[in-house]
Amino acid sequence: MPSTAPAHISASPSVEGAAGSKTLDNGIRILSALARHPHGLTTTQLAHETALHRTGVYRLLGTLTRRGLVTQRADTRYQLGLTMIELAGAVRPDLRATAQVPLRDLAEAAAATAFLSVLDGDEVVSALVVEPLHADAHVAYRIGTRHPATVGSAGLAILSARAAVTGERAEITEARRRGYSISEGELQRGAWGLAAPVRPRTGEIEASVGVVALGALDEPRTAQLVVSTAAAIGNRLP
Amino acid sequence: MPSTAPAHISASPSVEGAAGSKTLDNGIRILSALARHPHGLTTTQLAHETALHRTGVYRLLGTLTRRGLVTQRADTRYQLGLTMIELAGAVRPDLRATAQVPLRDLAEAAAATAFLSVLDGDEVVSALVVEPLHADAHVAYRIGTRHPATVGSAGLAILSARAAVTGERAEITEARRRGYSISEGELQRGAWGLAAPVRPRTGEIEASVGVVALGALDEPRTAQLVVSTAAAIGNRLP
DNA sequence: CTAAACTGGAGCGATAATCGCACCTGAAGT
DNA sequence: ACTTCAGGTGCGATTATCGCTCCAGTTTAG
Repeated sequence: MPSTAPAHISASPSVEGAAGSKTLDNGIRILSALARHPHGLTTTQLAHETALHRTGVYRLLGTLTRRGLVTQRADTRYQLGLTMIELAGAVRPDLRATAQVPLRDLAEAAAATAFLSVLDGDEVVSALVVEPLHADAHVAYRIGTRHPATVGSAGLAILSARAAVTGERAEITEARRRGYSISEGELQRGAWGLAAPVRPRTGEIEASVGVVALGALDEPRTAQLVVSTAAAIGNRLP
Repeated sequence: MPSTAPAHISASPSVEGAAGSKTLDNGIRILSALARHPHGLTTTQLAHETALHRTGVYRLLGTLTRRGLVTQRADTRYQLGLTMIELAGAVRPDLRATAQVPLRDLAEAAAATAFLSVLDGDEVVSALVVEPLHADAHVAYRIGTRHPATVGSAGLAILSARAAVTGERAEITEARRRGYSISEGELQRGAWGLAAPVRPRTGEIEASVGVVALGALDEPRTAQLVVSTAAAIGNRLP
């Protein structure tokens, strides 16, 4: 393992680590910037946001637009295009298809917003969110939300099941015993969450299902619903 | 308007039109290839699929992986990553958030799969799909599905409302009178669909809502449900 | 049990693509 | 009328990319 210094480090004092392909990385930075501003951005605004030059942004936007990843509105703003949804539809279709129906049943039974979250590095991303019918007050938990795995019931449920955490919070060992995790106000003020790990028959644990509500729910009852939903999903996975 | 010939046309006999940035385009081609193969692909397979060289694919994958758009499984296969869902979550969040609840109500009332589709060029993409609870047989209509606007009720509803079609099918003018479109077996054998255009208070019509079922539903009743759902969504849009 | 095939990965030079600048046009806003 | 800000193009210098080669582990095949 000759830990040779990378030969391709350019003279640019990049803030982040060096990425393999600069042009592709610039394109992705544009996409990220647009994701942070759903209302849309102009080329000049994007240039500021990404620290690229306006003309470079313009040309990259051309490619992105031709591929449908970006669309130009009637005015002079660009925003993410529908092809993004198309591509995202191919992310773990098996897991999402399997969880769809059980998740909606869970949302109804618990009368709360139900979610499926997946571990991605040291963060979790909500891959599926289902709100119950006739929800009085709904928790704003958008699909695609990303946050640290150590914050919120969704991430804690996965971490505790993996038991691969070095500095274990009391909550984590406790959760491993119970089979579910609870969080209160960690992600959102006043939000109460309860989640359980999804255990596929083969392979590692990487997902969890749970519910969020604006106040604490009946813990034993909710836990039973969430845990059985997680088991139902896990048993249908490879 | 000096229609000068583009100076940057490379000597490559590209099948499709020239794209602005070659490297970025190659990266997007990798994403598209991965979307077509949700099970994942190896670098060599990707090289074949995208007509790029293996080492180039390898380096682009490095960038994509670092950004989370691609993840590498335990084995040697790559697949689309969760950041894709994160980005897709920022695509027209207003429209999707507005339609979420009415759409689920529609699915329940009609006892059929309900969808929200958006026009993208001359194609439509399903942006939201909701299946009813206790569905006996569900229509496999995945989110992110893309198909020609002239095929299926979703696209026809938008086209007829726009009335910008040159070669108008009888179905289209008919639909404009009725306020909704019907299709039978156009997208899927045995699938019956009914959709109505979503008219925002300002701006162009670009979306439609509807239902799909495996057999024909009660047309008057379903049409009333779909049309009123479309109106409810449109009225809540800017 | 060996050989072939394939994967991740690094080095390197030629080439081609990108970058940054200057410049132009048109639409708004003042 | 003047300024501002948008999209858009041309061009040359630079540099990032490409394609090749080579290497070391792992599977897979024979």
